[in-house]
Amino acid sequence: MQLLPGFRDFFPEDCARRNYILAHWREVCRRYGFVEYDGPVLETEELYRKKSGDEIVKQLFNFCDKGERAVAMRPEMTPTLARMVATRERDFKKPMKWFSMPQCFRYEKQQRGRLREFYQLNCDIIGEPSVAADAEMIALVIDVLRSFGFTENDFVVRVSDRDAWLAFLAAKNIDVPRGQEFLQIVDKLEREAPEAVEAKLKSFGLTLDEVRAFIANPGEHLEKFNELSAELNARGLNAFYQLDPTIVRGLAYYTGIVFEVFDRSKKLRALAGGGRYDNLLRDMSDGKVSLHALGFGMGDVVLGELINDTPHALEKMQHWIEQRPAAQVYLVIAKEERRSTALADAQRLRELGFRVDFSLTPSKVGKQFQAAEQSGARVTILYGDEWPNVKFKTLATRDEFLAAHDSLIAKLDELKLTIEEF
RNA sequence: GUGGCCGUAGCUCAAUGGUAGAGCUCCAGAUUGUGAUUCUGGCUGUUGCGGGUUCGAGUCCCGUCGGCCACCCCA
Repeated sequence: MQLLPGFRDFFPEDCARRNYILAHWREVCRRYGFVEYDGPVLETEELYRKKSGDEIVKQLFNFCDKGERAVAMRPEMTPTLARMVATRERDFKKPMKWFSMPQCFRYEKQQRGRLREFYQLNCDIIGEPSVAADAEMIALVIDVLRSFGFTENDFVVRVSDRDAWLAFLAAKNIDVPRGQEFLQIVDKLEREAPEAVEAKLKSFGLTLDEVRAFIANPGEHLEKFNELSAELNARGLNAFYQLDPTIVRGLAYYTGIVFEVFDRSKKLRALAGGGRYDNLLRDMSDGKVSLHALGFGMGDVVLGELINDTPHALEKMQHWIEQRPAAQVYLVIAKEERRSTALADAQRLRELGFRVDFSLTPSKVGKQFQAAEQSGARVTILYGDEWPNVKFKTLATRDEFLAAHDSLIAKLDELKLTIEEF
C-alpha cells in the first residue's frame, strides 16, 4: 500500500495539472511545426552506457529481465531518439523537427524539484547546421514557457557558446583535449569557492581574473551569438534571453550554442536546458549516421513548482482546469419510473458528444442536485411529475423552465452548451 | 552517497514520562421534488516500523524506513 519514494499518484486534481502541462507542451510544439514521436519506456542498459558511460548505471532503474537481458527504464529520451534516427534517418526530410513528452525514471535521492519519475518535454532539430535552428529552438523554449503565462519577469534564458570558450583557450595555447576539463571548471564557477577554482585553473596556466575578464567581455568570439541575437530580436524576444558565458552545461557531448532557463528569483533549479550536439548521433551510431543536431529538455516537476509559486500562472492553470469539468449535463431522476427514459436520453446525448452524468442509484432530489453541482455540470434536466415535459435548470443562475421532452436537444443548443475538446 | 530537521485519524495539528484528543473532510439525519448555511449523530489510530531504558514511552535512547532541506550529482 505504500508509494515508492520519488513516485507520484495522480489523483484527479493532480492529473488535471499534469494534463495542463502536457497539453500546452504539445500545443506549442505543434505551433512550431514539430511532430510528436515516442519510444519504449524500457531500453537496454547498453544504450545508456553508450551515451553516458558506465557511471550512469547507478542512476538507472535497471534490472535483468526473464530473458537475462540487462534493461533499464528510460532516464532520458535522447538515446532512444538517436536510435530511431539512426534506424530510419533517410525516410525523413531534413531538418527533422521532433518532440516527445516521455515519462522518465532516474534512481536518485528525491528532493525539491527532483523525483524518481517525471515527464520531460524533449524537442530536437536533426540535420540543420545553421544558427537559425538554435534560434528556433530557443524561441520555442521561450514560447512554451509563455504559454503558461510566464513573462520576461518570471524567467530568463541564459545562452552561451562553447566554441567561444574553446577559442579563448586556443588564444592561450591550451590543448583542445583539455577543453572538456576546463569547461567543467567554468560550469562550477558559481558554486565553488574562488580559492578552489583558482587552484584548478593554475594547471591550465590561467587565473580566475583572466577567466572573469572573458566572461565580462567575450570580445570577438561571438559571431554565432550575434547571429542568434538577430534572429531572436527579429521575433521580438529580446527581453527573454541574455548572454551568459558561465553556462556551459555539464555534459561532454555538447558542441556550440548551449542554454539553460532559470526562474528570475533563482529559487528553483533550471527549468530547461539544452544545446547543440553535432557529434552525438555519429558517435552513438558508430559512424553510421552523421547529422547535426540540437535540442532541449524541460521537466514537469520544476515547471509545476514555478506555476504554483507564480500567482498569474497559477490562476491561468486553475481557469483551464475549471473549463474542463467532468460533466456538462446532469440528469436528475426525480421519479424512478422515468429512469429508463433518462437512460435513453443519456445515451443519445453522449453519442452527440455531450458529457453527461446522473445518479446510478435512486437518490433524493436534493442529493442529486448536490452531485450535479459537484460534477461541474452547467445544466440539469429533471425527469418527474412534469412529464412529458422536463425541467431545465441552469445551475449558476438557478433559472428554471419547462420544455417538451422531444425538444431536449434543441433546448441544450439554445443554452449554448458546447462540446469542448479535451 | 554525506549531513541537519521531522514522522500522532483521510488532512492540519494537540497531548509535563501517567486514560491518545480537537478542528476540518467524509457519511447519515433534520429536509419523501431543488444546491447554501446551521444543527444532530456517525466512521477513522499497531502514535511509520523494530528494539532498549522505565512501575509506566506518542514523549527518552539506539536502529531502520519514509518525508523535508542543504551538499554531491544532474542526461
